[in-house]
Amino acid sequence: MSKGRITTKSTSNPNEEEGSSIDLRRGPWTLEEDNLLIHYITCNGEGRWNSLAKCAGLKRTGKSCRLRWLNYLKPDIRRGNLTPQEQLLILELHSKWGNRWSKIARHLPGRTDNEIKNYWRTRVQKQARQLNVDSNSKKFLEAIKCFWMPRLLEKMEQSSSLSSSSSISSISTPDNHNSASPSLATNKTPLASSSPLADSKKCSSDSNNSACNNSIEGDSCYHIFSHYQPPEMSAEAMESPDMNFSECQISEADNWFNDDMSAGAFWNTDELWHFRKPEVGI
DNA sequence: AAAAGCACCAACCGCTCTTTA
DNA sequence: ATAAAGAGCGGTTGGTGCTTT
Repeated sequence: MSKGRITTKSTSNPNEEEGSSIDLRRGPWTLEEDNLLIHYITCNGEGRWNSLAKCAGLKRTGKSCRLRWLNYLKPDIRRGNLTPQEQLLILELHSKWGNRWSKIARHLPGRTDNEIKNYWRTRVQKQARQLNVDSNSKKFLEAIKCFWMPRLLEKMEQSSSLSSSSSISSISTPDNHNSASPSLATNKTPLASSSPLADSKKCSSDSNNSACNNSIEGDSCYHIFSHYQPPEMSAEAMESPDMNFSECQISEADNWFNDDMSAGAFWNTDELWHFRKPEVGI
């Protein structure tokens, strides 16, 4: 997505990483900058972001380079809608760990903390708002467990039985629940294989290794749901005066879920890497 | 057809923790 | 032991494009 926030920043604050008075670029990255970064990391590896930025000839902070690499350019990044498995996992892990996005992201190979955070804020919190409950409340947690998780599982089962004839098989079917698992994250998906770095990633062994490491963890994580039982409303929940959902809320939750599902917004994966439109560079 | 509103998500910020010299 | 630099994290912002009015 092309953004318009293109500015330069003159850093004189000693706390700024660069600490120099050179003009630093901010805002959306240009194709040229991406290529510079990719090329540099491909040849020299990642790390030492501040000096990397300088050596690569980028007028960016090290932080900005790191973020761009980790959230967008890294070869094993997966893009597109989250699969039901991934959504389920996010809901589950968030209920365990709260807003520990990077921790959660480690269990979703190819997904970034930023992406998960955005998902939570735009999709999940929105639904909490619509239900008029706090997204961190027990009540909302119950809603997730009692309504949405079972439906996600249902959806997973459905697509599993359809997977043989499904055209979205490679990414989003549970059968292929490697979709979120790492075997997938190794650049074999259409998504990744057409990522900007796909062709030049060969010598980026570090990131590949990390993908492999993730995969083990990720895979095991997916097994969490193989024995998942939709929970009954807990006794505590039933007793709590503000824990019971009104029929209206329940039907709203249902409608929301069904709408989103039918619209495909919730789990269809657009398999095509949408290449960035040409950026307006400086 | 135009304006307003909304959703999405890339990128930034400030802070903390870890590593290095 | 300590200060500085590097790395990572979570929260927030704001531009773009789509949808609704």
